Amino acid sequence: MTRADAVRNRRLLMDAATAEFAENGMDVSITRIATRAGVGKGTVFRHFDTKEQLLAEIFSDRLEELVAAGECLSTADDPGAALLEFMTIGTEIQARDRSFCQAAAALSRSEATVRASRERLADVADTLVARARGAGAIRDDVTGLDIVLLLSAASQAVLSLGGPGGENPSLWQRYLAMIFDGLRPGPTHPLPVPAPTRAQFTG
Amino acid sequence: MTRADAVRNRRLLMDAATAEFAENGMDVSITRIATRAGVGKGTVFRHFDTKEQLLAEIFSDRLEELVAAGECLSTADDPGAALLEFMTIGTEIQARDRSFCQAAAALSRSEATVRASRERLADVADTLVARARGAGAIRDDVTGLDIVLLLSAASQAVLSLGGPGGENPSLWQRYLAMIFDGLRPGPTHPLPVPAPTRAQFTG
DNA sequence: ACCTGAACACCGTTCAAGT
DNA sequence: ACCTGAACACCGTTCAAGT
Repeated sequence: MTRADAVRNRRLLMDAATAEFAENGMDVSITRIATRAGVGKGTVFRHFDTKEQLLAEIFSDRLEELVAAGECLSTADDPGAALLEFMTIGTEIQARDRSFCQAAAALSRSEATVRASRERLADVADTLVARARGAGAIRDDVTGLDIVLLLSAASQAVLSLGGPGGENPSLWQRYLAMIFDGLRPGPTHPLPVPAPTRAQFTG
Repeated sequence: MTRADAVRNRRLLMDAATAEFAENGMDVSITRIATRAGVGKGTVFRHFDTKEQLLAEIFSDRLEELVAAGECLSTADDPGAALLEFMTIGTEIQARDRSFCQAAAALSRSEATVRASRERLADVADTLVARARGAGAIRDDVTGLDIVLLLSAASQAVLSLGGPGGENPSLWQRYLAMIFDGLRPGPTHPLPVPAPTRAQFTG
């Protein structure tokens, strides 16, 4: 049987790692995480095969947060506003978490739990896009996967300023607004390259 | 006097580091770079105070590439097309270089040489934006700094797919096109947050 | 069953010894 | 004046020894 202190330590480690990764990015040391959790650093590797897997677990949690929000928005009154809200939540999560973008680029296909969350994220994005398109709120050459990939864009733009968005923590809203204006219907230019396929995304 | 082998080694190191950073990101080991250059790893630290400074030197070179391209485009016939071309070149540089985005986020203010290049980049972006606005090619609430920050956006979107854009190496063009459509004049929404100041960018 | 810290192979960086 | 590799303090990861 799994012991009581084991489940407690696992939770302490998840909490400590979540906070440290968010504050300092994915390069924080395991020792630092273990110390913050109040356990020996050997304990980290009893609960997680590798540092990458620990990061994946947390990254997956964040993705599920976004999936849950997206599912709520799937039945909202205004499909266009719902899609914007979905992108807002997704971008805000990244703006608050230094490790999110790094994890998105570094983990991509590796861990199974991440793959599953990404699949669900793509599903809910497809739903939101379909509804928004039906309402005429967005151009019709944009796909759900496009939306998922664009989630990183606005928060990344801000990183060039320095820190975790140290000063100007809400600047991402400006670039999200610009990007969303590019998704609107109207006199758009044809896109030069076809949308990525689901297979490319899932890996 | 600086010896002949010293200037030769410095060039070999810059070339090796440029290639390795582009291919494998900024986490490649100094040993690997030194080996590729054909020198002992102690030599790296004779030419560059730190790994970060070596990265900064290369990053700065890339920025100057873009500045030079921007200066050419400052006198182009079609100011709107010139701005798009500037963003295309900037995004392509990043799509080809795994370390560029990482360096942009990690170095930001630290190194003096980077600061100078960023300043010149902001200058040329201001010029291009002013001309494009004069020609009515873009909305009038977009600044030169906005353009600089948005350069990272399109290439970052693609990173969620995995690798250095392993498969689908031209997908960034799709997202750059969308983003550029968001910069066009017309029925845009007001931006929720003011543009960043030059001081914030320069650090 | 689980925790722990010493031990290992790496990393970036320093520096005494060479030419 | 510069090059070099051994030496140092770290890192992620493993594992024998404890409870």
